[in-house]
Amino acid sequence: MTKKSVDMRLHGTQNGMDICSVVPLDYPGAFEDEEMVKRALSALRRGPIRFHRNNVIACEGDAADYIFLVVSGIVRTCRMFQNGARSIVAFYLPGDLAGWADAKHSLSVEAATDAMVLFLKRSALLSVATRESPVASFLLAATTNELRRTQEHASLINRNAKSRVTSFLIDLWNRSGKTRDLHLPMSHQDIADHLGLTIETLSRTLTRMERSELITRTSHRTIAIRDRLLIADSMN
Amino acid sequence: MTKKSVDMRLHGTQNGMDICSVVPLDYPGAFEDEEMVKRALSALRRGPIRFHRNNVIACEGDAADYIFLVVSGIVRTCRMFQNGARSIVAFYLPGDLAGWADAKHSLSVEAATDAMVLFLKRSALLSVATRESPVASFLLAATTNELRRTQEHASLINRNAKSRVTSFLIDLWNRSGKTRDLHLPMSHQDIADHLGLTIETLSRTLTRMERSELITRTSHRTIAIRDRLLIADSMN
DNA sequence: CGTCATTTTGATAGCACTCAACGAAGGTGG
DNA sequence: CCACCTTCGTTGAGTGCTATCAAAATGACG
Repeated sequence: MTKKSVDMRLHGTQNGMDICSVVPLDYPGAFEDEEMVKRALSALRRGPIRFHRNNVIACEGDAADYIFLVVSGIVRTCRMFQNGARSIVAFYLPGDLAGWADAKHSLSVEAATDAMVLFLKRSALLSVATRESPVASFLLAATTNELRRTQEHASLINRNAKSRVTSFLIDLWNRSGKTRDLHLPMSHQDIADHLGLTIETLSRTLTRMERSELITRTSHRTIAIRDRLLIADSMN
Repeated sequence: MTKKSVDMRLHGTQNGMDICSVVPLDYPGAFEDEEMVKRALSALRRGPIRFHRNNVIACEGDAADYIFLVVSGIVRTCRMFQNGARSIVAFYLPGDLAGWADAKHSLSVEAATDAMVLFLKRSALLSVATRESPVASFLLAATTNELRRTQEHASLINRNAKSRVTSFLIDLWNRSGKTRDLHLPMSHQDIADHLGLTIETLSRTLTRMERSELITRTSHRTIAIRDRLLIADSMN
Protein backbone atom coordinates (compact mmCIF):
# COMPACT_ATOMS: atom_id res chain seq x y z
CA MET A 1 0.00 0.00 0.00
CA THR A 2 2.85 2.34 -0.75
CA LYS A 3 1.87 5.63 -2.29
CA LYS A 4 5.17 7.23 -3.10
CA SER A 5 6.59 8.52 -6.32
CA VAL A 6 9.61 6.71 -7.65
CA ASP A 7 13.03 8.17 -8.32
CA MET A 8 13.53 7.71 -12.04
CA ARG A 9 17.17 8.72 -12.42
CA LEU A 10 19.27 6.19 -14.21
CA HIS A 11 22.91 5.67 -13.57
CA GLY A 12 25.94 5.13 -15.72
CA THR A 13 27.26 1.98 -17.26
CA GLN A 14 30.13 0.24 -15.60
CA ASN A 15 32.04 -2.74 -16.90
CA GLY A 16 34.35 -5.36 -15.52
CA MET A 17 31.97 -8.03 -14.21
CA ASP A 18 32.19 -11.56 -15.51
CA ILE A 19 28.89 -13.19 -16.24
CA CYS A 20 30.33 -16.58 -15.38
CA SER A 21 30.65 -15.59 -11.77
CA VAL A 22 27.03 -14.67 -11.34
CA VAL A 23 25.11 -17.26 -13.33
CA PRO A 24 24.73 -20.26 -11.08
CA LEU A 25 22.92 -22.42 -13.64
CA ASP A 26 21.78 -24.74 -10.92
CA TYR A 27 18.61 -25.69 -12.69
CA PRO A 28 17.95 -29.34 -13.36
CA GLY A 29 18.63 -30.27 -16.94
CA ALA A 30 20.69 -27.22 -17.69
CA PHE A 31 24.08 -28.07 -16.25
CA GLU A 32 25.03 -30.54 -18.93
CA ASP A 33 26.33 -27.83 -21.21
CA GLU A 34 26.95 -25.12 -18.69
CA GLU A 35 29.94 -23.71 -20.53
CA MET A 36 28.05 -23.19 -23.75
CA VAL A 37 25.21 -21.44 -21.97
CA LYS A 38 27.61 -19.16 -20.16
CA ARG A 39 29.37 -18.29 -23.39
CA ALA A 40 26.07 -17.65 -25.13
CA LEU A 41 24.79 -15.37 -22.39
CA SER A 42 28.14 -13.67 -22.15
CA ALA A 43 28.06 -12.74 -25.82
CA LEU A 44 24.69 -11.05 -25.42
CA ARG A 45 25.36 -9.07 -22.33
CA ARG A 46 25.26 -5.29 -22.08
CA GLY A 47 26.41 -3.62 -18.92
CA PRO A 48 26.43 -4.22 -16.04
CA ILE A 49 24.49 -1.07 -15.26
CA ARG A 50 24.22 0.28 -11.78
CA PHE A 51 20.85 1.30 -10.33
CA HIS A 52 20.15 3.12 -7.12
CA ARG A 53 17.46 1.91 -4.78
CA ASN A 54 13.93 2.48 -6.14
CA ASN A 55 15.17 3.21 -9.65
CA VAL A 56 13.02 1.73 -12.37
CA ILE A 57 14.76 -0.77 -14.65
CA ALA A 58 11.76 -1.44 -16.89
CA CYS A 59 8.18 -0.25 -16.81
CA GLU A 60 5.01 -2.29 -16.86
CA GLY A 61 3.84 -2.26 -20.46
CA ASP A 62 7.26 -1.58 -21.97
CA ALA A 63 8.38 -3.75 -24.84
CA ALA A 64 10.44 -6.54 -23.32
CA ASP A 65 13.52 -5.88 -25.42
CA TYR A 66 15.83 -6.84 -22.60
CA ILE A 67 15.79 -9.20 -19.69
CA PHE A 68 17.90 -8.65 -16.63
CA LEU A 69 20.50 -10.67 -14.84
CA VAL A 70 21.05 -9.49 -11.29
CA VAL A 71 24.74 -9.14 -10.49
CA SER A 72 24.48 -7.56 -7.05
CA GLY A 73 21.74 -6.12 -4.88
CA ILE A 74 18.06 -6.99 -4.99
CA VAL A 75 15.63 -6.46 -7.85
CA ARG A 76 11.85 -6.53 -7.44
CA THR A 77 8.99 -6.89 -9.91
CA CYS A 78 5.80 -5.11 -9.06
CA ARG A 79 2.43 -3.90 -10.10
CA MET A 80 0.68 -0.71 -9.07
CA PHE A 81 -3.06 -0.36 -8.69
CA GLN A 82 -5.40 2.53 -9.22
CA ASN A 83 -5.72 3.30 -5.51
CA GLY A 84 -1.97 3.47 -4.99
CA ALA A 85 -1.64 -0.04 -3.62
CA ARG A 86 1.45 -1.92 -4.77
CA SER A 87 2.02 -5.65 -5.11
CA ILE A 88 5.58 -6.88 -5.22
CA VAL A 89 5.36 -10.15 -7.08
CA ALA A 90 8.95 -11.32 -6.61
CA PHE A 91 12.42 -10.43 -5.40
CA TYR A 92 15.48 -11.40 -7.41
CA LEU A 93 18.85 -12.12 -5.83
CA PRO A 94 22.28 -11.99 -7.46
CA GLY A 95 22.42 -14.69 -10.13
CA ASP A 96 18.69 -14.56 -10.76
CA LEU A 97 17.14 -13.69 -14.09
CA ALA A 98 14.51 -10.97 -13.68
CA GLY A 99 11.93 -9.58 -16.08
CA TRP A 100 11.54 -12.64 -18.24
CA ALA A 101 8.43 -12.15 -20.36
CA ASP A 102 7.08 -12.45 -23.84
CA ALA A 103 6.53 -9.33 -25.93
CA LYS A 104 5.71 -6.91 -23.11
CA HIS A 105 6.72 -6.62 -19.48
CA SER A 106 3.60 -7.33 -17.48
CA LEU A 107 5.28 -6.05 -14.32
CA SER A 108 7.62 -3.17 -13.67
CA VAL A 109 11.16 -4.14 -12.75
CA GLU A 110 12.87 -2.02 -10.09
CA ALA A 111 15.92 -1.96 -7.89
CA ALA A 112 14.89 -2.79 -4.32
CA THR A 113 18.39 -1.91 -3.14
CA ASP A 114 21.34 -0.39 -4.97
CA ALA A 115 21.96 -3.02 -7.61
CA MET A 116 24.09 -3.98 -10.59
CA VAL A 117 22.21 -5.50 -13.49
CA LEU A 118 23.31 -7.08 -16.77
CA PHE A 119 21.05 -6.52 -19.76
CA LEU A 120 20.44 -9.42 -22.15
CA LYS A 121 18.71 -8.77 -25.45
CA ARG A 122 15.67 -10.97 -25.51
CA SER A 123 15.41 -11.40 -29.28
CA ALA A 124 19.06 -12.41 -29.49
CA LEU A 125 18.63 -14.84 -26.63
CA LEU A 126 15.64 -16.46 -28.30
CA SER A 127 17.47 -16.64 -31.57
CA VAL A 128 20.46 -18.34 -29.97
CA ALA A 129 18.08 -20.71 -28.22
CA THR A 130 16.69 -21.97 -31.53
CA ARG A 131 20.21 -22.89 -32.66
CA GLU A 132 21.75 -24.06 -29.40
CA SER A 133 19.48 -26.41 -27.51
CA PRO A 134 21.37 -26.09 -24.19
CA VAL A 135 20.44 -22.42 -24.17
CA ALA A 136 16.83 -23.32 -24.80
CA SER A 137 17.01 -25.85 -21.98
CA PHE A 138 18.46 -23.26 -19.68
CA LEU A 139 15.71 -20.77 -20.44
CA LEU A 140 13.02 -23.38 -20.00
CA ALA A 141 14.50 -24.59 -16.73
CA ALA A 142 14.89 -21.06 -15.41
CA THR A 143 11.31 -20.19 -16.33
CA THR A 144 9.94 -23.42 -14.88
CA ASN A 145 11.82 -22.74 -11.68
CA GLU A 146 10.41 -19.25 -11.42
CA LEU A 147 6.93 -20.55 -12.16
CA ARG A 148 7.23 -22.96 -9.25
CA ARG A 149 8.32 -20.20 -6.90
CA THR A 150 5.52 -17.90 -8.05
CA GLN A 151 2.98 -20.69 -7.58
CA GLU A 152 4.23 -21.20 -4.05
CA HIS A 153 3.90 -17.50 -3.36
CA ALA A 154 0.41 -17.40 -4.88
CA SER A 155 -0.66 -20.18 -2.53
CA LEU A 156 -0.17 -17.77 0.40
CA ILE A 157 -3.34 -15.98 -0.66
CA ASN A 158 -5.51 -17.64 1.98
CA ARG A 159 -2.95 -17.73 4.79
CA ASN A 160 -2.60 -15.48 7.81
CA ALA A 161 0.15 -13.00 8.59
CA LYS A 162 2.32 -15.40 10.58
CA SER A 163 2.30 -18.04 7.83
CA ARG A 164 3.13 -15.46 5.18
CA VAL A 165 6.04 -14.06 7.13
CA THR A 166 7.34 -17.53 7.96
CA SER A 167 7.15 -18.55 4.31
CA PHE A 168 9.01 -15.44 3.25
CA LEU A 169 11.77 -15.82 5.82
CA ILE A 170 12.38 -19.47 5.04
CA ASP A 171 12.37 -18.87 1.29
CA LEU A 172 14.85 -16.03 1.61
CA TRP A 173 16.96 -18.09 3.99
CA ASN A 174 17.05 -20.99 1.52
CA ARG A 175 18.02 -18.71 -1.33
CA SER A 176 20.71 -16.80 0.49
CA GLY A 177 22.92 -19.60 1.67
CA LYS A 178 21.12 -20.84 4.78
CA THR A 179 23.38 -18.88 7.06
CA ARG A 180 22.19 -18.74 10.63
CA ASP A 181 21.95 -14.97 10.53
CA LEU A 182 19.60 -13.89 7.78
CA HIS A 183 20.05 -10.36 6.49
CA LEU A 184 16.93 -8.71 5.08
CA PRO A 185 18.27 -6.55 2.28
CA MET A 186 14.94 -4.97 1.37
CA SER A 187 12.79 -2.60 3.43
CA HIS A 188 9.89 -3.73 5.58
CA GLN A 189 7.65 -1.79 3.23
CA ASP A 190 8.83 -3.95 0.32
CA ILE A 191 8.37 -7.15 2.31
CA ALA A 192 4.91 -6.05 3.38
CA ASP A 193 3.90 -5.25 -0.20
CA HIS A 194 5.20 -8.67 -1.22
CA LEU A 195 3.19 -10.46 1.45
CA GLY A 196 0.02 -8.41 1.15
CA LEU A 197 0.37 -7.01 4.67
CA THR A 198 0.92 -3.54 6.08
CA ILE A 199 4.28 -2.66 7.60
CA GLU A 200 2.56 -2.43 10.97
CA THR A 201 1.23 -5.97 10.75
CA LEU A 202 4.62 -7.19 9.53
CA SER A 203 6.36 -5.52 12.44
CA ARG A 204 3.88 -6.85 14.98
CA THR A 205 4.14 -10.34 13.50
CA LEU A 206 7.93 -10.33 13.74
CA THR A 207 7.71 -9.10 17.33
CA ARG A 208 5.30 -11.90 18.19
CA MET A 209 7.54 -14.44 16.46
CA GLU A 210 10.47 -13.23 18.49
CA ARG A 211 8.46 -13.52 21.70
CA SER A 212 7.52 -17.08 20.68
CA GLU A 213 11.24 -17.77 20.19
CA LEU A 214 10.78 -18.67 16.53
CA ILE A 215 13.31 -16.03 15.52
CA THR A 216 15.85 -13.78 17.19
CA ARG A 217 16.55 -10.28 16.02
CA THR A 218 20.29 -9.97 16.18
CA SER A 219 20.61 -6.50 14.73
CA HIS A 220 18.68 -4.10 12.59
CA ARG A 221 17.44 -5.96 9.51
CA THR A 222 19.18 -9.15 10.60
CA ILE A 223 17.23 -12.11 11.89
CA ALA A 224 18.36 -15.48 13.19
CA ILE A 225 16.08 -18.32 12.18
CA ARG A 226 15.58 -20.68 15.10
CA ASP A 227 15.20 -24.40 14.63
CA ARG A 228 11.70 -24.21 16.06
CA LEU A 229 10.64 -22.12 13.07
CA LEU A 230 11.99 -24.64 10.59
CA ILE A 231 10.31 -27.52 12.41
CA ALA A 232 7.03 -25.64 12.76
CA ASP A 233 7.07 -24.68 9.10
CA SER A 234 7.94 -28.11 7.82
CA MET A 235 4.49 -29.15 8.95
CA ASN A 236 3.05 -25.90 7.64
CA MET B 1 -10.65 -24.07 3.63
CA THR B 2 -12.12 -27.31 2.39
CA LYS B 3 -11.64 -30.28 4.65
CA LYS B 4 -12.98 -33.15 2.62
CA SER B 5 -11.43 -36.39 1.55
CA VAL B 6 -10.95 -36.89 -2.14
CA ASP B 7 -12.39 -39.63 -4.29
CA MET B 8 -9.40 -41.49 -5.61
CA ARG B 9 -11.03 -43.79 -8.14
CA LEU B 10 -9.51 -43.60 -11.56
CA HIS B 11 -11.40 -44.23 -14.71
CA GLY B 12 -10.71 -46.09 -17.89
CA THR B 13 -8.78 -45.03 -20.93
CA GLN B 14 -10.72 -43.91 -23.94
CA ASN B 15 -9.37 -43.07 -27.35
CA GLY B 16 -10.51 -41.25 -30.43
CA MET B 17 -9.55 -37.63 -29.68
CA ASP B 18 -7.26 -35.72 -32.00
CA ILE B 19 -4.64 -33.62 -30.29
CA CYS B 20 -4.70 -31.17 -33.17
CA SER B 21 -8.20 -30.11 -32.24
CA VAL B 22 -7.35 -29.17 -28.68
CA VAL B 23 -3.91 -27.57 -28.87
CA PRO B 24 -4.48 -23.94 -29.76
CA LEU B 25 -0.79 -23.03 -29.90
CA ASP B 26 -1.67 -19.39 -29.72
CA TYR B 27 1.51 -18.41 -27.97
CA PRO B 28 3.68 -15.75 -29.52
CA GLY B 29 6.68 -17.22 -31.26
CA ALA B 30 5.30 -20.72 -31.39
CA PHE B 31 2.95 -20.59 -34.35
CA GLU B 32 5.67 -20.52 -36.96
CA ASP B 33 5.98 -24.31 -36.95
CA GLU B 34 2.64 -25.21 -35.56
CA GLU B 35 2.35 -28.37 -37.58
CA MET B 36 5.60 -29.79 -36.33
CA VAL B 37 4.70 -29.09 -32.73
CA LYS B 38 1.34 -30.73 -33.14
CA ARG B 39 2.91 -33.77 -34.72
CA ALA B 40 5.52 -33.99 -31.98
CA LEU B 41 2.96 -33.73 -29.19
CA SER B 42 0.68 -36.13 -30.99
CA ALA B 43 3.38 -38.77 -31.10
CA LEU B 44 3.88 -38.59 -27.36
CA ARG B 45 0.29 -38.66 -26.27
CA ARG B 46 -1.25 -41.33 -24.11
CA GLY B 47 -4.96 -41.34 -23.58
CA PRO B 48 -7.11 -39.35 -23.38
CA ILE B 49 -8.11 -40.59 -19.95
CA ARG B 50 -11.35 -39.63 -18.35
CA PHE B 51 -11.48 -38.35 -14.77
CA HIS B 52 -14.51 -37.74 -12.64
CA ARG B 53 -14.82 -34.55 -10.64
CA ASN B 54 -12.42 -34.38 -7.68
CA ASN B 55 -10.33 -37.29 -8.95
CA VAL B 56 -6.61 -36.84 -8.48
CA ILE B 57 -4.56 -36.83 -11.66
CA ALA B 58 -1.18 -36.41 -9.97
CA CYS B 59 -0.16 -35.93 -6.35
CA GLU B 60 1.99 -33.22 -4.87
CA GLY B 61 5.45 -34.73 -4.56
CA ASP B 62 4.97 -37.36 -7.28
CA ALA B 63 7.66 -37.68 -9.89
CA ALA B 64 6.56 -35.52 -12.82
CA ASP B 65 6.72 -38.32 -15.36
CA TYR B 66 3.78 -36.93 -17.27
CA ILE B 67 2.29 -33.55 -17.98
CA PHE B 68 -1.32 -33.11 -18.86
CA LEU B 69 -3.16 -31.60 -21.75
CA VAL B 70 -6.76 -30.80 -20.93
CA VAL B 71 -9.12 -32.02 -23.64
CA SER B 72 -12.42 -31.24 -21.93
CA GLY B 73 -13.56 -30.15 -18.50
CA ILE B 74 -11.60 -28.16 -15.96
CA VAL B 75 -8.39 -29.19 -14.21
CA ARG B 76 -7.09 -27.51 -11.05
CA THR B 77 -3.69 -27.49 -9.35
CA CYS B 78 -3.70 -27.16 -5.62
CA ARG B 79 -1.86 -27.39 -2.38
CA MET B 80 -3.16 -28.58 0.98
CA PHE B 81 -2.01 -27.22 4.30
CA GLN B 82 -1.67 -28.81 7.70
CA ASN B 83 -4.87 -27.24 9.04
CA GLY B 84 -6.95 -28.52 6.15
CA ALA B 85 -6.90 -25.26 4.22
CA ARG B 86 -6.55 -25.62 0.47
CA SER B 87 -5.13 -23.22 -2.08
CA ILE B 88 -6.10 -23.68 -5.69
CA VAL B 89 -3.25 -22.14 -7.62
CA ALA B 90 -4.73 -22.36 -11.11
CA PHE B 91 -7.53 -23.67 -13.25
CA TYR B 92 -6.83 -25.18 -16.67
CA LEU B 93 -9.31 -25.04 -19.53
CA PRO B 94 -9.48 -27.29 -22.60
CA GLY B 95 -6.35 -26.76 -24.66
CA ASP B 96 -4.26 -25.78 -21.62
CA LEU B 97 -1.20 -27.66 -20.49
CA ALA B 98 -1.43 -28.52 -16.78
CA GLY B 99 1.12 -29.87 -14.34
CA TRP B 100 4.21 -28.59 -16.07
CA ALA B 101 7.10 -28.93 -13.63
CA ASP B 102 10.67 -30.07 -13.31
CA ALA B 103 11.44 -33.35 -11.57
CA LYS B 104 8.56 -33.37 -9.08
CA HIS B 105 5.03 -32.00 -9.10
CA SER B 106 4.98 -29.21 -6.53
CA LEU B 107 1.20 -29.11 -6.65
CA SER B 108 -1.41 -31.81 -6.91
CA VAL B 109 -3.33 -31.91 -10.17
CA GLU B 110 -7.02 -32.72 -9.94
CA ALA B 111 -10.17 -32.73 -12.03
CA ALA B 112 -12.36 -29.79 -10.99
CA THR B 113 -15.16 -31.12 -13.18
CA ASP B 114 -15.48 -34.37 -15.10
CA ALA B 115 -12.59 -34.04 -17.52
CA MET B 116 -10.68 -35.72 -20.34
CA VAL B 117 -6.92 -35.44 -20.13
CA LEU B 118 -4.12 -36.41 -22.49
CA PHE B 119 -0.90 -37.60 -20.87
CA LEU B 120 2.41 -36.48 -22.38
CA LYS B 121 5.62 -38.09 -21.20
CA ARG B 122 7.80 -35.31 -19.91
CA SER B 123 11.16 -36.93 -20.61
CA ALA B 124 10.16 -37.63 -24.20
CA LEU B 125 8.90 -34.11 -24.63
CA LEU B 126 12.17 -32.67 -23.34
CA SER B 127 14.13 -34.98 -25.53
CA VAL B 128 12.18 -33.96 -28.63
CA ALA B 129 12.65 -30.32 -27.62
CA THR B 130 16.43 -30.64 -27.76
CA ARG B 131 16.22 -31.87 -31.35
CA GLU B 132 13.32 -29.80 -32.66
CA SER B 133 13.60 -26.17 -31.72
CA PRO B 134 9.95 -25.33 -32.48
CA VAL B 135 8.95 -27.75 -29.75
CA ALA B 136 11.37 -26.05 -27.38
CA SER B 137 9.89 -22.68 -28.36
CA PHE B 138 6.43 -23.95 -27.75
CA LEU B 139 7.30 -25.21 -24.28
CA LEU B 140 9.06 -21.99 -23.38
CA ALA B 141 6.20 -19.85 -24.66
CA ALA B 142 3.61 -21.96 -22.84
CA THR B 143 5.59 -21.79 -19.59
CA THR B 144 6.19 -18.04 -19.94
CA ASN B 145 2.50 -17.54 -20.54
CA GLU B 146 1.59 -19.51 -17.46
CA LEU B 147 4.16 -17.62 -15.42
CA ARG B 148 2.55 -14.33 -16.43
CA ARG B 149 -0.88 -15.57 -15.43
CA THR B 150 0.40 -16.87 -12.09
CA GLN B 151 2.13 -13.55 -11.41
CA GLU B 152 -1.11 -11.74 -12.07
CA HIS B 153 -2.91 -14.04 -9.68
CA ALA B 154 -0.22 -13.61 -7.04
CA SER B 155 -0.65 -9.85 -7.23
CA LEU B 156 -4.17 -10.29 -5.80
CA ILE B 157 -2.63 -11.00 -2.41
CA ASN B 158 -3.25 -7.51 -1.06
CA ARG B 159 -6.62 -6.89 -2.71
CA ASN B 160 -10.10 -7.08 -1.25
CA ALA B 161 -12.85 -9.56 -2.04
CA LYS B 162 -14.50 -7.50 -4.75
CA SER B 163 -11.24 -6.99 -6.66
CA ARG B 164 -10.37 -10.68 -6.42
CA VAL B 165 -13.75 -11.78 -7.71
CA THR B 166 -13.68 -9.20 -10.50
CA SER B 167 -10.22 -10.33 -11.55
CA PHE B 168 -11.33 -13.95 -11.60
CA LEU B 169 -14.47 -13.31 -13.61
CA ILE B 170 -12.72 -11.21 -16.22
CA ASP B 171 -9.85 -13.69 -16.56
CA LEU B 172 -12.25 -16.58 -17.01
CA TRP B 173 -14.33 -14.53 -19.43
CA ASN B 174 -11.25 -13.72 -21.51
CA ARG B 175 -10.18 -17.34 -21.60
CA SER B 176 -13.54 -18.81 -22.45
CA GLY B 177 -14.40 -16.88 -25.54
CA LYS B 178 -15.76 -13.61 -24.18
CA THR B 179 -19.33 -14.72 -24.56
CA ARG B 180 -21.82 -12.45 -22.87
CA ASP B 181 -23.03 -15.26 -20.64
CA LEU B 182 -20.17 -16.67 -18.62
CA HIS B 183 -20.62 -20.19 -17.33
CA LEU B 184 -18.75 -21.02 -14.13
CA PRO B 185 -17.81 -24.66 -14.59
CA MET B 186 -16.23 -25.10 -11.16
CA SER B 187 -17.90 -24.97 -7.74
CA HIS B 188 -18.00 -21.86 -5.57
CA GLN B 189 -15.82 -23.74 -3.11
CA ASP B 190 -13.13 -24.12 -5.76
CA ILE B 191 -13.38 -20.47 -6.77
CA ALA B 192 -13.19 -19.41 -3.13
CA ASP B 193 -10.12 -21.57 -2.52
CA HIS B 194 -8.55 -20.03 -5.62
CA LEU B 195 -9.21 -16.47 -4.45
CA GLY B 196 -8.37 -16.98 -0.79
CA LEU B 197 -11.94 -16.29 0.31
CA THR B 198 -14.64 -18.35 1.99
CA ILE B 199 -17.66 -19.46 0.00
CA GLU B 200 -19.78 -17.16 2.15
CA THR B 201 -17.71 -14.11 1.27
CA LEU B 202 -17.70 -15.13 -2.40
CA SER B 203 -21.47 -15.49 -2.38
CA ARG B 204 -21.99 -12.18 -0.61
CA THR B 205 -19.58 -10.44 -2.97
CA LEU B 206 -21.40 -11.76 -6.03
CA THR B 207 -24.71 -10.66 -4.54
CA ARG B 208 -23.34 -7.18 -3.92
CA MET B 209 -21.93 -7.03 -7.45
CA GLU B 210 -25.30 -7.95 -8.83
CA ARG B 211 -26.97 -5.25 -6.75
CA SER B 212 -24.40 -2.75 -8.09
CA GLU B 213 -25.34 -3.91 -11.60
CA LEU B 214 -21.79 -5.05 -12.37
CA ILE B 215 -23.03 -8.53 -13.20
CA THR B 216 -26.35 -10.29 -13.76
CA ARG B 217 -26.98 -13.81 -12.67
CA THR B 218 -28.84 -15.37 -15.54
CA SER B 219 -29.09 -18.89 -14.21
CA HIS B 220 -27.41 -21.17 -11.75
CA ARG B 221 -23.64 -20.94 -12.29
CA THR B 222 -24.08 -18.56 -15.21
CA ILE B 223 -23.20 -14.90 -14.97
CA ALA B 224 -23.49 -12.09 -17.48
CA ILE B 225 -20.60 -9.64 -17.32
CA ARG B 226 -21.90 -6.09 -17.66
CA ASP B 227 -19.97 -3.38 -19.44
CA ARG B 228 -19.72 -1.44 -16.20
CA LEU B 229 -17.59 -4.23 -14.75
CA LEU B 230 -15.18 -4.18 -17.67
CA ILE B 231 -14.88 -0.40 -17.51
CA ALA B 232 -14.47 -0.39 -13.75
CA ASP B 233 -11.83 -3.10 -13.92
CA SER B 234 -9.87 -1.55 -16.75
CA MET B 235 -8.90 1.13 -14.27
CA ASN B 236 -8.42 -1.48 -11.59
C1' DC C 1 23.55 17.13 16.80
C1' DG C 2 19.62 17.83 13.70
C1' DT C 3 16.94 16.01 10.01
C1' DC C 4 14.79 12.52 7.54
C1' DA C 5 13.47 7.79 6.67
C1' DT C 6 12.28 3.69 8.76
C1' DT C 7 10.41 0.84 12.28
C1' DT C 8 7.72 0.06 16.42
C1' DT C 9 3.83 0.51 19.43
C1' DG C 10 -0.96 1.83 20.66
C1' DA C 11 -6.04 2.68 19.96
C1' DT C 12 -9.83 2.01 16.98
C1' DA C 13 -12.43 0.53 12.94
C1' DG C 14 -13.70 -2.49 9.22
C1' DC C 15 -13.64 -6.38 6.29
C1' DA C 16 -13.67 -11.07 5.99
C1' DC C 17 -14.13 -15.37 8.82
C1' DT C 18 -16.84 -18.49 11.80
C1' DC C 19 -20.87 -20.62 13.15
C1' DA C 20 -25.54 -21.53 12.17
C1' DA C 21 -29.70 -22.08 9.65
C1' DC C 22 -32.24 -21.96 5.55
C1' DG C 23 -33.10 -22.65 0.54
C1' DA C 24 -32.17 -24.62 -4.02
C1' DA C 25 -30.63 -28.16 -7.14
C1' DG C 26 -29.78 -32.77 -8.60
C1' DG C 27 -29.92 -37.72 -7.99
C1' DT C 28 -32.07 -42.08 -6.25
C1' DG C 29 -35.48 -45.22 -5.18
C1' DG C 30 -40.09 -46.34 -4.22
C1' DC D 1 -44.22 -38.65 -10.24
C1' DC D 2 -43.02 -37.66 -5.75
C1' DA D 3 -40.57 -38.26 -1.27
C1' DC D 4 -36.13 -38.34 0.37
C1' DC D 5 -31.37 -37.37 0.61
C1' DT D 6 -27.14 -35.17 -0.33
C1' DT D 7 -24.58 -31.46 -2.11
C1' DC D 8 -24.29 -26.83 -3.01
C1' DG D 9 -25.32 -22.01 -2.44
C1' DT D 10 -27.37 -18.05 0.28
C1' DT D 11 -28.25 -15.24 4.21
C1' DG D 12 -27.75 -13.63 9.07
C1' DA D 13 -25.40 -12.64 13.61
C1' DG D 14 -21.25 -12.21 16.02
C1' DT D 15 -16.16 -12.50 16.38
C1' DG D 16 -11.43 -11.76 15.14
C1' DC D 17 -7.60 -10.54 12.38
C1' DT D 18 -5.60 -7.05 9.92
C1' DA D 19 -5.95 -2.18 8.24
C1' DT D 20 -6.03 2.55 9.49
C1' DC D 21 -4.71 6.48 11.96
C1' DA D 22 -1.56 8.50 15.17
C1' DA D 23 2.61 9.09 17.63
C1' DA D 24 6.87 7.67 19.60
C1' DA D 25 11.35 5.36 19.01
C1' DT D 26 15.20 3.98 16.43
C1' DG D 27 18.59 4.31 12.91
C1' DA D 28 21.03 6.60 8.87
C1' DC D 29 23.62 10.37 7.41
C1' DG D 30 25.45 14.75 6.74
